[in-house]
Amino acid sequence: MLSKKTKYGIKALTYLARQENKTPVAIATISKSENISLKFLESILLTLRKNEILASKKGKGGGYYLLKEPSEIQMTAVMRVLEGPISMIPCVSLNFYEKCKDCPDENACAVHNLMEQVRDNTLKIFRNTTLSDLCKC
Amino acid sequence: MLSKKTKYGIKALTYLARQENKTPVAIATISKSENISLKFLESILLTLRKNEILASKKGKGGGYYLLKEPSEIQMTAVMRVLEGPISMIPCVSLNFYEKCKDCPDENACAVHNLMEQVRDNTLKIFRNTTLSDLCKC
DNA sequence: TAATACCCTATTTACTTGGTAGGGTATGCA
DNA sequence: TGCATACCCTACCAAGTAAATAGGGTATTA
Repeated sequence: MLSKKTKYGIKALTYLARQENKTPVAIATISKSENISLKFLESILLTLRKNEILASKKGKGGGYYLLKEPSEIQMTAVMRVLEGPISMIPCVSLNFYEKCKDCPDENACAVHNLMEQVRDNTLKIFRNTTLSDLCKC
Repeated sequence: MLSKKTKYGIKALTYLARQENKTPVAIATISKSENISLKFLESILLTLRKNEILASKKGKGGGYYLLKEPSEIQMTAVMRVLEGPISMIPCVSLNFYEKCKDCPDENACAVHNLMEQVRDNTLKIFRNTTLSDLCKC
């Protein structure tokens, strides 16, 4: 299940991507427009900044803005920063791999092979979708 | 993230599907073979029985067995019974739909449209995969 | 210098997961 | 009939996570 954190994060990113100019937008502005708890959104944007998807400007007239062009921000990056693994199970994860304790042979595991298929397909979608695609809705 | 419940359930189902004849298999047998906590597995198999994927026989020589042919058991059914929604977000779920509180217009929501794509692809995989496919690993 | 707005840590509440415990009940076989 | 087997059912618990809240600190700019 997608966390609210990721959901709010994506919404905030599309909000920023839709801005004409690249002047910073205050957290409170996004919070009101997208119906997101101010403090919760604050921590999400902070995470995105630490992971170099967003940048910020302090003080009066400050706020957050995109570090790259919307067309250069892939959903794989956003998902991994906010949600963590894209795979449904750690034993098929590319970036968050972990071996199953109960499973002696991954290649003989039905769950492993099924979830590998799901991962491949989901990955393909996230790779082929950028922030600019999401703004077209 | 896939729950252990679903993972164990699929493993148990493939174990049953691999049986030559359709004689009942005791929970303890599957538990040992697949390294699954006995009592936890018991509750999982019970769920599968209540949802008419498995049937059981009580008493000596009893156990669980498949109600249908492996090739007739789609992964969509298994996933919905054990994991719940296949979608990553309730607002795109076919069987567990729920409206987002913060979202005034679903069709204008970037998250909604992205997750709809993911759902379609995952659904396609689960629909085209039966228990007999999983046994081929 | 004062207002703005980001920055950071800590805490709370509610919920879910995974597992445990213990006994009840139906079945088959000697 | 009686006993062992093995499913059936309810309740409980520890640990972790999600989502939100609180409160203050710091940099910037007008």
